[in-house]
Amino acid sequence: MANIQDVASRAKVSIATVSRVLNDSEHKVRPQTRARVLAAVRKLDYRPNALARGLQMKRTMTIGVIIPDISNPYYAEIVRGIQDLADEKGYNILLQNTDRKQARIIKSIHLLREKIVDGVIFSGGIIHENATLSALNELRERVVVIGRHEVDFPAAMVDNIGGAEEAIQHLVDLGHRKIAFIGGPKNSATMIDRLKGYESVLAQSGYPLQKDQLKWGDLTPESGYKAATALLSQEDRPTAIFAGNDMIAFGSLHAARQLGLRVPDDVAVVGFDDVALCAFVQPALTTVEIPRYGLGVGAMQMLIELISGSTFDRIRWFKTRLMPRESTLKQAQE
Amino acid sequence: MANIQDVASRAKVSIATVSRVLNDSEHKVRPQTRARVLAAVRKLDYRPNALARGLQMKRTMTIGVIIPDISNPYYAEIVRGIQDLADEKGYNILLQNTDRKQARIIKSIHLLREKIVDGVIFSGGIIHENATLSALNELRERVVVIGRHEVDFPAAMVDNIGGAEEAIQHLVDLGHRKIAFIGGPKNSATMIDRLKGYESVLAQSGYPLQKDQLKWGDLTPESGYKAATALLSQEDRPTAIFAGNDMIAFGSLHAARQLGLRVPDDVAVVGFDDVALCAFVQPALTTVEIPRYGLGVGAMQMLIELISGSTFDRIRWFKTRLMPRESTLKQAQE
DNA sequence: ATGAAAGCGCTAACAG
DNA sequence: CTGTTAGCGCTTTCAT
Repeated sequence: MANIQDVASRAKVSIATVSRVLNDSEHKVRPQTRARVLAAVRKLDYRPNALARGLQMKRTMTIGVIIPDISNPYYAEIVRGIQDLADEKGYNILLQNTDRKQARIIKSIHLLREKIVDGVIFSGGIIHENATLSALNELRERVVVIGRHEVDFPAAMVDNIGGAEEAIQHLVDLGHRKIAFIGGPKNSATMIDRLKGYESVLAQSGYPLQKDQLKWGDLTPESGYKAATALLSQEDRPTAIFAGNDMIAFGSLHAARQLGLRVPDDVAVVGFDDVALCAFVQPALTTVEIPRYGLGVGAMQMLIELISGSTFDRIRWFKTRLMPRESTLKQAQE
Repeated sequence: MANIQDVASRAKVSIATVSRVLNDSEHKVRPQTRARVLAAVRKLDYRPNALARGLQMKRTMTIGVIIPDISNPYYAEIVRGIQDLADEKGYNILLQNTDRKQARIIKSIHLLREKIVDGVIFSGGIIHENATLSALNELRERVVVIGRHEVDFPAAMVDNIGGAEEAIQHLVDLGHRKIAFIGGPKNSATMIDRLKGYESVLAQSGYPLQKDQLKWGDLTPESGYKAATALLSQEDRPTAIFAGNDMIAFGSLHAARQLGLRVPDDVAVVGFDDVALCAFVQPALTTVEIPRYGLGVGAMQMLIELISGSTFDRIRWFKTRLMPRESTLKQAQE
C-alpha cells in the first residue's frame, strides 16, 4: 500500500506538500506542483491512512451507535436515519448491539472509547444503573441519547404522552367511554409516559381511569393476549383497549377473536409504534407512529452540533402520528 | 485522556512494560510489577488507543460491511449474524449503506480502505461493473461476498436452485400441473437460479415449462399484481404461481382476490424469502426461507478464516427451507 | 511556495 | 525481567 512518502517521492516534493494538497490546506501550493502531486496520487492509487491521520488530529470522523438489536426493525430504521446524515457529513458508523445487557453496554462503551470515536449515540437499555452511567460519562460530553430524558445527556425524545393523548382522544371521539390500558414493564419511562397521556385525556373527558382497567405485562403478544383475555372476560368489559405497544395490541386482537368478539364493533384496539405489520394484519391495527428515521437523523444532527461545539437545544421532541385503521374504524368504504 | 506514558510513570516502569502486561506478551514480567501496572491502569481509567495500536500492528480488528440498506430486515438480519460472531472474536463492524448505487459502493470501498479495515463483507448490488470490481480488488484478498458466485471472491451462497426445486416439487405433489413463474429483474443471478430450479422440476415431472407461463417484473407487489392479473385472466389459467420473491407473491395474492379467485383452492401461491409478513397475511403465504442470520455468521466465519490465512472452501452453500402455509395448503385444521 | 522535523500513542526489536 | 528506541503514516509548526 502506497503511503504519503511514496507519493512525495514520485511527485518530487516533500510529504508536507502532499499533505497540503490533499487537505486543501490554506497554505498555497503552486498549481504546477499540485498537479504533480495529484498525478502521483492517482498513479499510485493512494489513500491516506485514517489511523495515522486520526492519531495526529485526535478526531476520526467515526461515531459509535449503541442499540439493543439491529435486526429489530425499530432500531434498524433509526440507524438508517443516523447513517444517512452521517454519510452526508463524512462520518462513519461503528455499530454495537447490546441486547440490553448491562455488561455488553459497558463493553461497547469501552471499546468505542478505545477506537477513539468522535461521539456516541445511545438508544435502548437502562442508563440509570451506575456502571452504565459512569461508563457513558467516560465518553465526556460526546453522547446523545434517543428516548431518555432522565439522564443528563442531550436527547432526541419521542412525545409518548402526546401520542397516547391523541390515541385516547381518537377513541373518545368514537364514543368509547370505557377504555382499558395494557402496559409493558411498569418501570419503563416510555410506558409511564404513555400511561400519563392515557390518564390525562380520560380525566379531561370526565371518564376517569378505573383501576380494574389497567394491566401490566411485558412487550410480547403473549402478555397482551393474557391481559386482554382477562379484561374482556369481565362482565362489564371495556369497549376499547389501548395497548402499550403493537405487540401487545396483536395479542389483544387475538384474544378478542378467541372470545368471539368483533373488532372494532365489540371492542376497538389501538397499538403504539406502527411496526410494519400493523397495516397488514386483519383487521389492520390503528396505532401511533413513531418517526424512527427522523429520530435517527435528529440524534445525529444533535451529535454533530455537540461535536462542533455549537449551541443547541439539549432536548429535542419528535412528534408521533396517529394512524387510524380498521381496528378502531367501522368499515366505511367498499 | 491518559496514555501509556501516564500509566508507565505512575507505575514507575517503562512504557514497554506496560505494553507487555496489557498484551499478555510472552515476555515475562514480575507479578509484582504487573500488579503495579494494573493498579495504575485502573486508577487512571486507561484504555489503549486503538488508532496507535492499529497503526503499528497494521490490523485494526475492524471489518467493513457493505449492504444496500440496513432498514431492510433482510440485510438487518444478515448483519446481526455477522456481528454476533464478530463480537465473539473481538471484531467491530463499520457499516455502509449503498442503496445499490454504484457510486456509493465505490465510495464505501475507498473509505473502508482508508480506515484500514481487516476485511470486508459485501452483499447486494452488482459486482460485475468494472469500477466496482476494481475497487473491490483494491481490498486485496480481504473480501467475502454474500450471494454471488459470478465473481472471484469467497462467497456465502444461498441455494436458490434447490429452494425453487423444493417449492415446485411441493406444488407438483399437491397435484398442480400448470405452474406459472413471475420473476424479478431478468438479469439477476438470483432470479435466474430460481427459474432454473423451477424449470428443472417441471421438466423432470413431465410438465415442461410453457412460455406463456413466464412473466418478468421487478421485486415489488405492484409488479406481482400486474403479472398475476395477466396470468390469471388467461382462459387456460395456471393453478399455481411461483413468485420470484415474497413481494411479488403478495401482489399475486391481491390479484387473485380481485379476480374473485380463492387461494389456494382456485390458485396456489408460493413466494421466496420468508419475510416476517408471510406468516401474518391472509392467507398465510407458503414460501422458501433463506437463512439470513446464518448467512451472516457464515460469511463472517469465512472472513476470519481468510484473514487468519487458514484454508477453507471458497464457496459455502446455505440451504433454504420450504415453509408450507395456507396459500398452498387447503385448511386442514379447526 | 516548499521542506525538515517533531510528535500523536503504541509495539517490538534490541540491549542490558 | 526491564528499559531504550525506532518506527507505523500522518499533520503541522518552524525555517528557508
